[in-house]
Amino acid sequence: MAIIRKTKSVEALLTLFNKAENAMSVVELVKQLEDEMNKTTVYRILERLEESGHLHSFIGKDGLTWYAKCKDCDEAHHHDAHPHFQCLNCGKVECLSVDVSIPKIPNREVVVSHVLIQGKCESCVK
Amino acid sequence: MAIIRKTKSVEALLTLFNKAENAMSVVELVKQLEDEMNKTTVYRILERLEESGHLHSFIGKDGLTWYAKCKDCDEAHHHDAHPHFQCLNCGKVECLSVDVSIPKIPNREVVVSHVLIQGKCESCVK
DNA sequence: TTATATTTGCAACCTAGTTGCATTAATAAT
DNA sequence: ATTATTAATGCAACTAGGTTGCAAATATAA
Repeated sequence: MAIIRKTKSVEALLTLFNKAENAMSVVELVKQLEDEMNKTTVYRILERLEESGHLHSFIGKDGLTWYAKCKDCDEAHHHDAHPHFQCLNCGKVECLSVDVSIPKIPNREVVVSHVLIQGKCESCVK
Repeated sequence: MAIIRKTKSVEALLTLFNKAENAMSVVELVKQLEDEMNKTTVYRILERLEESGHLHSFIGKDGLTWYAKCKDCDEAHHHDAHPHFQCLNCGKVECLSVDVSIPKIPNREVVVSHVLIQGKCESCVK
């Protein structure tokens, strides 16, 4: 099920992601949008936006799901091999436009790889 | 809180991990040990075994917590920079003894990095 | 063997995420 | 425009992984 209809709720989500510099956790999104839409709706729209290539998701170290806007991706090709950086101090999560090279693994077929780096972000390292 | 006392439950967990070739999810462990011990106990022992350096944990793509035996780690040094491989076909999760080099990221301090690779494992790729 | 401190079991709880279904709203057809 | 069709939403109830407080049990030290 891809994104088909442009509803107020969809627009609201997209606006948020256009403004946002960093990735956002679903928990955060649900809280931030609780006056505008139902929690279930948030989950469902995020799902659709991911399938249509507008967003990509990943699981943080805390086990929560995070979403970020796809920068170098379109409907056809999804380059989500970039690592995600989670600040241990302020909690911020960002997409890094660095390439992590995953080594070829003998006798195995690699489909996707997820790299999550934790540490101190630019603001917190000072 | 590190591991202090060698109880039956602790032995049971350690035995499982010594036999196991692959990583095990907590869900799996709880189910497998439900006749021997309480779910809470499983969680608490795993916690202690991780703090004491016997096991390391990571979050799978499904959001579940997985544990595996530390091979090249001791109490003092924890080398968990190795990637984890999750088979999309059979679900098996294994530790790979390959080194993934995380690039230096400008103005950021890297503390830990988690690499999760998904694809087809040796048995399923055939 | 007794004292002390850690472990365990249990039940209740927390919360992220899901599901079914009736209602509403967006697009397509007339 | 109006109606028909189909997707999107809200709501409430639910699932499941993980946590917590506390009393009872068990391992180690004395």
